[in-house]
Amino acid sequence: MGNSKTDRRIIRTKRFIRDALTELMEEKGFEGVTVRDLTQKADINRGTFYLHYQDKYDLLEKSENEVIQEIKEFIKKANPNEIVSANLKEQPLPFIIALFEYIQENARFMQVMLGPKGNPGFHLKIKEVMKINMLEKLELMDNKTPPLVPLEHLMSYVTSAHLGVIQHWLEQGMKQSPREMALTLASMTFLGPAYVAGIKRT
Amino acid sequence: MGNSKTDRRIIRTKRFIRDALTELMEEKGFEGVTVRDLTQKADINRGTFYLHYQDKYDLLEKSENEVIQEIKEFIKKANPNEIVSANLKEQPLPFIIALFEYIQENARFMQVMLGPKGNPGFHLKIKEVMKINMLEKLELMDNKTPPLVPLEHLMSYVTSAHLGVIQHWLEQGMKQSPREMALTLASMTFLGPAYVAGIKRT
DNA sequence: AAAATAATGTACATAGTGTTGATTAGTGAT
DNA sequence: ATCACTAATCAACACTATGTACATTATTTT
Repeated sequence: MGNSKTDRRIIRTKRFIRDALTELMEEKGFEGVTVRDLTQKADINRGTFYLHYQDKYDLLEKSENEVIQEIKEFIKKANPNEIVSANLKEQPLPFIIALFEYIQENARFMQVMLGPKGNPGFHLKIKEVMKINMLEKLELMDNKTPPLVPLEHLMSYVTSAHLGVIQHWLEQGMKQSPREMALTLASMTFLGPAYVAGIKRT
Repeated sequence: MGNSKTDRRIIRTKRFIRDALTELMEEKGFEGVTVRDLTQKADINRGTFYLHYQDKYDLLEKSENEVIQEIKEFIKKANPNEIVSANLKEQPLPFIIALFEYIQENARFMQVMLGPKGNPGFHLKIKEVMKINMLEKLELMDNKTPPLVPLEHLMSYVTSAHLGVIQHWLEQGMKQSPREMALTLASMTFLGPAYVAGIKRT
């Protein structure tokens, strides 16, 4: 029996479709993409598409979730307790460097999904992953005092800030190295945006 | 001659269409909304829609730009030099309070446009407005040292952070007052997320 | 080589799009 | 209050995309 996960034809077809999705979204955005477009670009029969996905929304979601899953897993991997109690001063977190490296590898997909033609829901999914990760880390830290603002707002602030910088980095063609970016992020988060901007505390 | 800006029928029709857009986007997201839906909900003839908008994308863009324009104007108004040299310590900026108030008044539209069913391009537009405003302010400040990271990244960081918090606030039903929110934002930006989180600087 | 199944090709009913032309109804200016 | 103007309606059009179905062909697995 042709196992549905090993049959080469299936893997091939799915890869064609997903590649087509990325390309077409760059051109017209998700809304503008039709199943016809996808199958033409992927050079497969239109009916074949429906053998694997319910519709284009289904395709989008499955593609997104795959990335989310990968991010989750490699966050877990790169997150032993060492990092937590490590020096958070002005050293970039290795975990963040790894994140940038992963994004760099999947730049084309990430850029279009996070960009103006992408899906806002994808932002939320990623921020959710970041948030959970941060809360866990915060929990494990020992040298801390009570937060000065509601944690929920703080989480929104930091996750959005980080994702926003990532997005901007992608849009500008990833001119900085993952290490530089991680350092920049760490500076802003630990020293604070105003301080980093050069605004003197009075 | 019925001036196209004063004819009641036009104003009425446009209002119906835009209200329908907000409602329908809450239900199905922009992608799911058809011109048919809009005109049915607005209770007008389908042909009438095309008298005012080229297509649904045109409608979206015009609706967005109207909000952007309003934000721009009232930012300008609330931005005399007083604010700049005012104490930026732990006082909420009056300008930010006003922004939250405006958003509160247009909550339904803002929430759906910024939410997971909204348009990512709208985020960019708003962040662009914020960025220009911030750069102007920064320019006018006197007590400052050179920035420690590229200004572009700093701007992405802060604008994304602020917008992210606004989004979260909307999604949670605006439980805090505009003043509280402005204070929270000011704390995080001027003291820094890590400090505010209670992480002691070593 | 045989069995299983992925992919194709074709056709169908359904629904949305954007446009047109004739008609009705509401509006602003006088 | 009237009248010229034009917004809005209605019906019809060709066109494109959707999702489904079924018989057929091609490829893969065992």
